[in-house]
Amino acid sequence: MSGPARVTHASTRAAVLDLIRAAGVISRVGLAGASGLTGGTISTVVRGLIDEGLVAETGHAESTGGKRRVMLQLNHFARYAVGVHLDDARITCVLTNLGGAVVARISRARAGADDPATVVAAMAREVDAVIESAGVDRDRVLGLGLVSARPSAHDESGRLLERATGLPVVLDDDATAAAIGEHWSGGVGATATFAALYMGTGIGAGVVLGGTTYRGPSGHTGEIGHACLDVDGPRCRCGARGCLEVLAGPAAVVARAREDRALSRAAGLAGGRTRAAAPVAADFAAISRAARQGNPRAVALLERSARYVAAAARTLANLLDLEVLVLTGPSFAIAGAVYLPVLRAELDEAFIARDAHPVAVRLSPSAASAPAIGAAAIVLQSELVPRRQGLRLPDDLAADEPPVFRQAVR
Amino acid sequence: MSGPARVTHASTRAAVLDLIRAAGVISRVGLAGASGLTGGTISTVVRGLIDEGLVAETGHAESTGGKRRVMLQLNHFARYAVGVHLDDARITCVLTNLGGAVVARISRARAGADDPATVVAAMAREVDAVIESAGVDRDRVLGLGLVSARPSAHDESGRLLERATGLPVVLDDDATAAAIGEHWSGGVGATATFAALYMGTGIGAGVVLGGTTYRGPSGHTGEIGHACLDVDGPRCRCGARGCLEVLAGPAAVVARAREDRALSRAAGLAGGRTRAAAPVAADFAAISRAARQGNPRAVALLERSARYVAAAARTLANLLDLEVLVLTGPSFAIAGAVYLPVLRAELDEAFIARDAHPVAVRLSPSAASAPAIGAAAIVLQSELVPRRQGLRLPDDLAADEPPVFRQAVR
DNA sequence: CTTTCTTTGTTTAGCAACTGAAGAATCTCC
DNA sequence: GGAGATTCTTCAGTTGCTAAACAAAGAAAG
Repeated sequence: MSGPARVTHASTRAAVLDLIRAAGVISRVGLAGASGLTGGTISTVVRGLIDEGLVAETGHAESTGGKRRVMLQLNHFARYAVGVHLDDARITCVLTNLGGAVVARISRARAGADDPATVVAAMAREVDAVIESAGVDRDRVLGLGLVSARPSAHDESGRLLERATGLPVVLDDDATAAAIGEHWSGGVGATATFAALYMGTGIGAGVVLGGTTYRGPSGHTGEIGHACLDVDGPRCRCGARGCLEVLAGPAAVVARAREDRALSRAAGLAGGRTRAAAPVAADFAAISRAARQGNPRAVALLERSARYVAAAARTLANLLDLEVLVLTGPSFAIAGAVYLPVLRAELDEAFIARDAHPVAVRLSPSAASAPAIGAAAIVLQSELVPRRQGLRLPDDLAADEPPVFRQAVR
Repeated sequence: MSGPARVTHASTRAAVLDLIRAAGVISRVGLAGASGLTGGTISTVVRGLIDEGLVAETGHAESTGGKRRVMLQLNHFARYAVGVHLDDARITCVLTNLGGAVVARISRARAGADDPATVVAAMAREVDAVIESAGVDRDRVLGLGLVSARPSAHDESGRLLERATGLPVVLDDDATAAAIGEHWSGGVGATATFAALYMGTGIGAGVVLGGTTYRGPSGHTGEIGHACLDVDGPRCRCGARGCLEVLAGPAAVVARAREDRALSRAAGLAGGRTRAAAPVAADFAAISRAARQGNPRAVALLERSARYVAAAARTLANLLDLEVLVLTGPSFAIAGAVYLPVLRAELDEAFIARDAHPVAVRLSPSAASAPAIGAAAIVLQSELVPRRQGLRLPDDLAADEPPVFRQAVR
């Protein structure tokens, strides 16, 4: 009945590399068992990886009655990748090694101007600084991942940054990047079905299904910020009513807090006069601080938000049969301690398939820089995992054929 | 920038067959273009399919300046499949040809007893009847798909039915089956990302992402009936509050209608005395009839339900970046006319990625028998599309390896 | 210490599926 | 009735895998 399950993969080399990364340390026999490939194939593939310097042998395991297994692991410092997270308010830049571990990190508030040239110049400076500070040979840097809330809006920045740094640039969504970062750095299993719930100024989710990142036909996946939690709720900028973001996003929490005089004073909020992005983040941090220090109004506000987020998370888990949910992003980095138990309770008690398996809810160990780390991980994936082979779909078919195909993206 | 997108597939033969099915009529050159394979490969694969009798040549296309293309299409009557939908109240059984078109159909109310032996005997009778009534050679029937709301509960029935009919049986979820049915019978594109919203007694969704059915790690995907639409709503049997099913499912609609004396009389409802399943379906039908005849209270009830369903559908579309949403299942077969415009409006006005692409909302042309048709389509897929090749994941790894893998299901 | 058995890892031949290029067949247009 | 265009087939060659034999390294038993 439950024979060996199978998972398609881009290429054997990439699959084996991925297994080694996910396992940390593993033997050839372990790889054969885990991949379903024969020992012979593993032998050849591993030799290639060792020749390329990507993998190294690291001692022996205890004998299980015969010859001892030679253990393998990633040669973590063979290659590097840069990840840049372009937030509303900050530029965060990391350099990671092959294992996705952060080697160097810079985070700086964004200077005033918003035109691509200025932003790109700032980013390029940080990138150079981060590579230099780690003393890494530039030839060993595979590329640069640039992630933001609306990647399509930064197409030009990407091109400019490519020229400015001399590194190949890939663009992606910050929530998706965060999910890939969690996946790559091994917190979740290689074939897990999971989501990274990302809370910055807005709320989004990166989705990985059975080990494969799901981006959707137009790259607009995981818009959990616009999950409906009240059909009669307040109107949202998306046109609908009762969206999670409007009911319980950081901006909503801050707005409510500002209406509360006592809390505003106690937490030292910036008040409603100043501009949008930066103050929201700052005030949300202030509220979280107040909550940590036991201010009951702050706690109540955050717990109210958490209830909504938990309901949306449950909806997501029920729709996708999630195994793992990781909380990440700047806002969870600050207030995760409040949200975590509420989400855990909700999913323990009300996940519909809980008899089949639980949903493990975890706080990302590096929630604040998760998108940047993920951006680097995307580079590692896209450079080390060769293009996914398969069957091409045409952008357009000959006119006499019925138009049955839609364009698949990325 | 946007080069030819690629899609992985189980096997070339299956991929080509799938392309032919999706296209209806297509030439070898068309297949080469659509699949990315070379003409040579297509030539050999097609010859094999023709030899097997699955595909036939059907005349020529107009010349485009050289030799005319020989057009190919499925040999629809080369093979058949049986689909059985085991509902709370009914057994629906269809025989479809290779194209997923219904050749014969029987639907009968379930007799009283619920023990597997009795149910299987009843199903086997219907299966025999449906095959015989169509005068189809039993050797040409590939197998039988048995779908229900909780397939795992019918494991034994499956085995018994296999013995009783002599046909290989596959089990699946009714909502997933409905989605596959829509996909196979060509209503949506071959690589579409879409969901089939299934409303019977409960509400579920079958999900197809980029042409591939998504079932989730434990087969519990698309539980949209337990999407939260009111964090303070009434308690649901799943343990949570404000689930779509409790707020707006057929049972909820019927319960509200029964509280309304005037409506109960006007629609001739069965009343609250009788048992659960059958009366709910009957009363929901009665309410829908009343609505069609202009009863304002009935209309209001259904429109209220539709608002909730629409909000859940929007949530689903926003999470998965859906391109198409198909309404299907017995309840939409009856009341789809009320729900359709409400869902259309919601997704036209509030789908977050509507600037990138719309979400097409459609009513299934065969909503009542969609699960049964889908059940047959699953057989067609699983028999014609050989086992998906790839890398095996172990059920268990050696004890000394870190437990990074989870079992992938189906 | 020697023998036997187990387990790990490598090598080899062979198979299946695909590509690329050459060529045959069929049609249009001049 | 060529010349060129297009479709389809054929075939040699490449790739990536498996199966099976083999070599190497250790454990267990005498």
